[in-house]
Amino acid sequence: MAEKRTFSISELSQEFDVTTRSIRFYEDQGLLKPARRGQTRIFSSKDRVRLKLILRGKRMGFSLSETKELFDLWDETLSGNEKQLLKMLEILNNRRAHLEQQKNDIAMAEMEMDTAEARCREALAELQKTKEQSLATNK
Amino acid sequence: MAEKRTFSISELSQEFDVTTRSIRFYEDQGLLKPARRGQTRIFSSKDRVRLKLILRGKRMGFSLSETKELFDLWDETLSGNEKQLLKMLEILNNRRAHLEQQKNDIAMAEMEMDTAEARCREALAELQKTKEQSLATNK
DNA sequence: AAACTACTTTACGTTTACGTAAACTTTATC
DNA sequence: GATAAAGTTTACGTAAACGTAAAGTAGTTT
Repeated sequence: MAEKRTFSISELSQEFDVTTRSIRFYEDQGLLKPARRGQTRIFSSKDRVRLKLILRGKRMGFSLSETKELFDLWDETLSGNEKQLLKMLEILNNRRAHLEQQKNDIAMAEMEMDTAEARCREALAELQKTKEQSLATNK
Repeated sequence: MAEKRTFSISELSQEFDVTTRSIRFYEDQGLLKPARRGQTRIFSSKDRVRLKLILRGKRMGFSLSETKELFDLWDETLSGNEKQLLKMLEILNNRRAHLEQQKNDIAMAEMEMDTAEARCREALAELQKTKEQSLATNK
């Protein structure tokens, strides 16, 4: 059931719009562990998923080492002793708190953008009015 | 109507939990423009708001220069000629797209965390069962 | 076989966002 | 008026996340 497709470095590079340099760097930092055929890297679907997670993490403000921590922890968790599992649940809760904060930030930002946009439109409307007036006057 | 309170650097530092070093750095980069009494910085409510925006921006993955761009643009917009206003509206739209992306990312992350948590709890339940069994057997 | 293409390693360079230390001034307190 | 507390400038240091150049390899096309 686990997809068996593999990917070259440039395929992934294009699909996700990151440089090959970055991908190699992620491997260097232990976030990806592609197989090898000789020298060349062979990426599995799992690697692909992880890359996707890395990039999303970045967009969400997580550092590479934070993401790595999560990966490592998840791998350990799979070999599940109780302590690991509990620690994982704790980390998950921390992340949820982080997400709540972000949602809050987004909501605030949206409100501010609404009022900013409203002010812009008001100002534009004002400009229109004065334009029409000066046209009427200069007739 | 505009609040007239002022703030010292350490007040802001404590309120928002940033170092004074960071605040001075933000000024250096042109994001804050506190008044001076002699040498010492005097921050207005406007500065305070901007600091808040800077920090929120950071949490949302904006760089300082991106935030500065927005500040500068907003200042120009206030002196409103039509071009500036339109450009501002455009930038606001870009930001909205960015926010949509982030909301998407958050939603995905939440789903994945849900399934991750579920798996943890299942694993824990399994461990409990085997514990009880071994207790019953060793009776 | 020559050339092209995709991939590799090694390694130094760069930008952002501060940390940290040193040496100085100003203001408040005893 | 000494001394501590808070503020200042100047300047070098640092970690993260790559960019970029150099030089080599492996397979493929012409």
